[in-house]
Amino acid sequence: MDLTTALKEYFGYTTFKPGQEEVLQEIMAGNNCLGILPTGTGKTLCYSLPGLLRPGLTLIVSPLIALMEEQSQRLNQLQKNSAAYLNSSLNKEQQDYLLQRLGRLKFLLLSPEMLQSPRLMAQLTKISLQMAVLDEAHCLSQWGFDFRPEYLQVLPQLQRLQVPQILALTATCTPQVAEDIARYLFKDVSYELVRLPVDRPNIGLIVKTLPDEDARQAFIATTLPRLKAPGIIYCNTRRKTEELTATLLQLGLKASYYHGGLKPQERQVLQRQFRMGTLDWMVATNAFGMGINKNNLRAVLHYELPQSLEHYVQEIGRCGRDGAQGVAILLYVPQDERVQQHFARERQEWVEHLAQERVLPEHNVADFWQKQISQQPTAKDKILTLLKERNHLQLQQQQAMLAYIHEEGCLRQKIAAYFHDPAPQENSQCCSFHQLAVTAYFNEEQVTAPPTMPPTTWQEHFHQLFPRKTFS
DNA sequence: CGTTCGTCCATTAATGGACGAACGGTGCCTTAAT
Repeated sequence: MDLTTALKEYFGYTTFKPGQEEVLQEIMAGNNCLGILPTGTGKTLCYSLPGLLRPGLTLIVSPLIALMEEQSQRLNQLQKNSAAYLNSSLNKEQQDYLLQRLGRLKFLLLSPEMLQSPRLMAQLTKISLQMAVLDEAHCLSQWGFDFRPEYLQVLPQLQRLQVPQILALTATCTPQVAEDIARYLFKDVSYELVRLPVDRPNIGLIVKTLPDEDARQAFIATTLPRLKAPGIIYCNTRRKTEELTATLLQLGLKASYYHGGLKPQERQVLQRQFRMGTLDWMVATNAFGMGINKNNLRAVLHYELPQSLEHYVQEIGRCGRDGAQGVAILLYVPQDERVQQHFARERQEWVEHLAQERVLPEHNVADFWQKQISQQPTAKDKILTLLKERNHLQLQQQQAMLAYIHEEGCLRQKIAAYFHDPAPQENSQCCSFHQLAVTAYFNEEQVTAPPTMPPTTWQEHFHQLFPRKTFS
């Protein structure tokens, strides 16, 4: 079966979206590949088609266990009983059962951490593997060094398994990050790069610098009730998401907050409420967004300065996946950068501790590097240099984000330049530098009366919205 | 770096302010001992 026939057979489409065919051709030719395709391009297709057409198991390394179940369901819709996931949500019996029948699967989803499991590795060496896929590959660069170091062990494990082919997929990444991914995933082997520009013409870009927090609150109070929903509002701290949600509820909006402090069950409820349209606004830290399956987002707001342009573009990319108009609004108040500076300082501190061989209690990542050094003492200087370089890189990325806010010029052009993309075409809904105003994204019907608020506190309102006692 | 929270001490008793400490994001995985 050739690719076009298979496309019709499994997906019912007759043509590929831009980028898909290029990636597929590289994969079918047996090459390693790094595919950078904007959100909504259908990255799943890039590995599911070859996975089905060729013999052997495809390993899919995925960052979040919350996404695995849905992803495996989608694969199983293409071919019954072809896919499964292995993670800590399965009990020991389920895991054992799965490990025994790996040979009958076409797709196995797992986390980078799970790939370290000796039990799993022992089973995988017994069966035929055709390919490994690193989904959301930017996570390797973003998290690998100071948050989830097992990302850096993905390649060594795949080499031990003698996986013949590796495909990495992500939506946005700068040439620098692409090099980073390649350095840790395609070390000593060749790979092909398939790369589409990150520009999304249907997303208007607006930056608003405000003098202080009061002005920011005022902007939210006057703008948000009229802005087309649904949308996400990103904040830099958990506390802020909760406070801002209270404000939105007082404005009579259907909103909730989402951050890493919530229980998995609560997160699941909120994800569903947002997807179904019960909630219009999700006020979240950067914990929210990866893998959300919602095409009709009309707005992505950044209440505060994001930590990098990479993060920013990734987050606004969730807007307007259906192709209709959407808007990205970034609010900036001087000194917003201090939270990022705090995290940067914290990172520097643990690296310095590591250099002096002092123990940092209960610090996962420092433990990881300490173990690396004790196993291979000659590598100590190299590792320390590497980590210091990372910190430096992160500071540079923060600077680039500040430059985006402060420097004059077309925002769309600035993003394109940062990602080394060709200059985007002229666009009537371009950016705030080109006089694009927030009012262009207001609902048509005038909001006449101020929203009526039932005589309750916001907490009571919240519980009405979520009858289950998930937020006590 | 800035905000918040708790403690302490002052006054003419139940507040208030001064001061220092703590906190601030992202997620896999926990195979032990009662």
